[in-house]
Amino acid sequence: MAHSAPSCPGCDAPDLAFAAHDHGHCQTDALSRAEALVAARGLRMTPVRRRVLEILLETHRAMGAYDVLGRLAAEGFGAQPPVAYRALDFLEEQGLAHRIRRLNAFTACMHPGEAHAPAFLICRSCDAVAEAPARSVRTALDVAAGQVGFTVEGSNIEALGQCPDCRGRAA
Amino acid sequence: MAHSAPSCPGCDAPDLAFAAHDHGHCQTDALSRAEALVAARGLRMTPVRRRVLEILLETHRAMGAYDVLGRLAAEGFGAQPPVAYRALDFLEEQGLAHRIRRLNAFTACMHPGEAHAPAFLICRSCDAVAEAPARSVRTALDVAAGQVGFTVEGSNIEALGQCPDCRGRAA
DNA sequence: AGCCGAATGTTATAGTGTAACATCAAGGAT
DNA sequence: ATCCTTGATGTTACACTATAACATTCGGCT
Repeated sequence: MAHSAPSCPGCDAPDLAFAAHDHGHCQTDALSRAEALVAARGLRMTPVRRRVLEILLETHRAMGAYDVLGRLAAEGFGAQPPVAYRALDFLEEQGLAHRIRRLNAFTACMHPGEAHAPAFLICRSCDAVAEAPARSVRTALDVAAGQVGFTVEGSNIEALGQCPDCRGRAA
Repeated sequence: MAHSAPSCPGCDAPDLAFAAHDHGHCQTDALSRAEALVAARGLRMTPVRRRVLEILLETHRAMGAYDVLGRLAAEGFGAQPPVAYRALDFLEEQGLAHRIRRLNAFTACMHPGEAHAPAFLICRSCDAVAEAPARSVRTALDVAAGQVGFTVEGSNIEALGQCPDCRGRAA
């Protein structure tokens, strides 16, 4: 299934927002940055990997591994779970995709290459997932952890709530 | 299987730490507070629910639903997944347990009743999970979300890293 | 006693994720 | 050019996590 409306929270603002925007730009920009980044690391952006990233870039929603797999299978790639998981794991390791644990799903990174520990804003009404700049959040987490002697190596910061569009429309 | 060592990061400090402490106090304190809280809300702390909370309180590790279920089954409670999931869901709704999404597991809340949006510190070496005070983290998240017009209703904040004990022992 | 709503228990199945091994393609060494 | 190593892809098979739907039981109430 192709995506109907991109349903795509921002790429425009300093760091996006839940707002209409040029989604084609999101895609081509993220994809080209991803290509460059992978090449610079001496790794390979293979067809499956590229296609998975493209699929994730189609929408600002998060996609389950099995949704991605369905798309791959329909296009002649392997049809077994490891095919999707391996590509997704690769993209995540390279910082080109993020895993949204609350949804058991994945989303394309909107800022590949930039060092960032993002927070994800998940709208409970429209399911859009926005990647918010969260340096301050990560810093606060590092501090809180440091106070009990804990060293943070990685973090998952996710918020469930309502995006501006949905709050406007509903109540 | 009973727990061998409690392996129990703090309850002592302002808000715990990865450190030796009187774990019996953790348990009895949290349990009695939980009982009071449930009663005050006109709900019922049934045998299964109480037992699940006790099991979670045995250790500062997070337990999978099926681990909990195994314990319940061995003690004569129901042996099917919903038995564990329902009790765990109840405890989570009441703020008596937390779900650690990164681990697909659950842990007892160390501060029942207190309004809190905790952050969880997961040690990759010893698997201990500490509930850190994270008001500042949550505040930063609210602010970051607010800047893009998003209203946060709930959050999952988890950090993977190394606890002081393990960092000391290993490297 | 009889009723009602909540909690427990069951069967069955859906959804998510990996281990292990076979095959295949790309690049370097001889 | 061929071998050979390495990494990527594909497969089967399975493990783990979670929920839907329905039957039964329990507690409190009239």
